[in-house]
Amino acid sequence: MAKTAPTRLLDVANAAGVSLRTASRVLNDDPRVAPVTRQRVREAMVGLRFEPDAMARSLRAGTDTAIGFVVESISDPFFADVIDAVELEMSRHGRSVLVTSTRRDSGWERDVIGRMLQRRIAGLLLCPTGEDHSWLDTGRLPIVLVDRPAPGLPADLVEIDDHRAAFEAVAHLITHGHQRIAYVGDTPAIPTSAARLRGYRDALAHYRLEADEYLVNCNCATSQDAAHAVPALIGGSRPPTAILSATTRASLGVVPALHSAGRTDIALVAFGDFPMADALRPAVTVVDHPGHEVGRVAAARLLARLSQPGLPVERIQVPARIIERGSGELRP
Amino acid sequence: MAKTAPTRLLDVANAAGVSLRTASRVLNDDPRVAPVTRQRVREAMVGLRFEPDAMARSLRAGTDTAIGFVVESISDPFFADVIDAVELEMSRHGRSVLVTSTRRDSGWERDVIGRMLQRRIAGLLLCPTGEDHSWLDTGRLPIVLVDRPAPGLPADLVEIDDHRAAFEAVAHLITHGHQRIAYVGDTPAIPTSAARLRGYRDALAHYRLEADEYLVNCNCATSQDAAHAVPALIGGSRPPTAILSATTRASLGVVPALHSAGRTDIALVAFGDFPMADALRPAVTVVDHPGHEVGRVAAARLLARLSQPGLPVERIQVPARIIERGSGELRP
DNA sequence: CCAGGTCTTGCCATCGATGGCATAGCGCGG
DNA sequence: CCGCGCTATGCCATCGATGGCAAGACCTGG
Repeated sequence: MAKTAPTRLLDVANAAGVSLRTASRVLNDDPRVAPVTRQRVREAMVGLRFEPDAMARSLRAGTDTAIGFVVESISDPFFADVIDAVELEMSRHGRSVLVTSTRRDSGWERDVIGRMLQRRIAGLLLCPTGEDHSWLDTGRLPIVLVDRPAPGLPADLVEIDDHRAAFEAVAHLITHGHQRIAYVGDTPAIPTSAARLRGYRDALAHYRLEADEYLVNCNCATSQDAAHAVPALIGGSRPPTAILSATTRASLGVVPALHSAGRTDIALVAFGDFPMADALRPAVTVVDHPGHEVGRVAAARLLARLSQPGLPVERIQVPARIIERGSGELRP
Repeated sequence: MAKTAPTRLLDVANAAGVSLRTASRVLNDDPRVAPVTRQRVREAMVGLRFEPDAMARSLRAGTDTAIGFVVESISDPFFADVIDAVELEMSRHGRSVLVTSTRRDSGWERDVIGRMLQRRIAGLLLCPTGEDHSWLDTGRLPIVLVDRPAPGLPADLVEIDDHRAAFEAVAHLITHGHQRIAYVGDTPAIPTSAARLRGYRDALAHYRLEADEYLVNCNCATSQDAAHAVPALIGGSRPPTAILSATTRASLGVVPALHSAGRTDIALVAFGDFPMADALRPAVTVVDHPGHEVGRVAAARLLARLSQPGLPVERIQVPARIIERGSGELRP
């Protein structure tokens, strides 16, 4: 409960009988300090429980050591994973992370990013929400984009290789004998969704299968949409024998819909793992979103850029892998 | 790409033809500035795109405006929810949030908290990992504990009312006709688990039901443990007709175990909601962990303490509610 | 024994913004 | 017409740490 004022470097200097400057040199491991002096100062630091004031250092340095991370939603399981990995990687390098979410509101996004800029953060990890981000292109702040590109903002991008993941998911179904494979996903206006849809089409083309547009539903922004899409698909004249559910939200609609229609014989591969995927019958084969890996790579990239500001802008794709659990291995 | 140095308040003052001090007054809405002067300064600020340097202000003020939030794991769905709510509440009040996780390592916890203290954060939200936290009791830093108490650290605590939630879950099963109700959970060494176990026992006592210790398994730290516990419970001579699964991890073992044993006739109430709870047959009745509400209340409490440092230490319990989906409403 | 160099240490200014006090300018009553 | 009081503004010090430069101590070789 004792409200003692925090110890300053000046107090340490006085206690050790040296000047402020010398104490500062000890703190920064400057070699130009006599070993005995260094020892005395070190002891004073320990004795007084000195902790350097990060604000003062940052002010002097002109930049904070912390980095900012802006996502759409913190409670989204994928981003929670990404944040976890980013925080681990940054903590290992002694950097703190300011986390904030945009709530899909580009005005709000500008506000929170503005607040981070005022703090002179060292760098920014950004999963962009708004449309045009060219206002961020100051050349002053190192930025690494996460999971999606930002229009008007040339910066590193770390993303899942959605095209390849979708391609492989479809190939997986095809090698298990399926020829009529449906696609349920979100609008191609979202680059991520567009890449998945291309992967789906490219796989069909690659295996010379008919691409029936009737089997493609890419208007499912919500779980409800996806749930409604299923009866329409399987009730058709030439129904699919397998489904690729291209977003986690879609899966949350597709899975219950298949169960309540009693059509668990239809093969399913779903984008995005979820806790109970194992508990369902059949257990759901998923394309795992490697959130942890995306976060680790993005953090590493930002750290690299911080130490070498001249790095060329890169687009880094993290592979996703299929977790086979049963539903994706069903035969028609 | 233009690497222009950020505008300082001094630049604004020069552009407006006033002194630095006057510009500062305008920035802080000090009434002692003539309206015309204020107008001129404001225009200069907008014209030069001035953004105040938060570091410098914090240095002067002696404390950062940001707050810290230390959790065990960011990717835990419950904490992800809590963080989301905290960040929203703090953003609304113009404060940033430094998030970090302890990874259940009390040495690491000290490191990351130490880093936050060096930043002179305004306050701390803490879900403690280590044993003794009395070293944090400086009286200098406002602290609100989240979800669990910290030994040796008198501070506000915001938690779920686990006792009541467990009591109500058991009462829910009892009113649906069950008399033999099993408990599957983690060790009572964890205060949260202990409260749930007490709630379970108190409910049985309240309804004058036999408390059969054979039906209580509180050694399930992992999903595997819980999965193994189920066959032992339901294979006994007087098996339960209902199960209370007291942690999310336990549920991830209990649910598949019931399904693969073909005993979905056994009623189940599970602590902690999960995405597919709806998709299972029967859909799983859960006691929702109100992570969002916990976060909102904790953030509000910290904000209150920041504006009124003298507030007495309180223990705030957030109620959890039962989401009925089917499995908890089965009759014996 | 001294000049020249190295090693160690200290003083002062600085980062950007704000608090305390001083002061210039103005209006108004005596 | 003078002085008091109020408003509007400016100068300087300050927060805590670090960079540049200078100066003192000490050592070595000539």
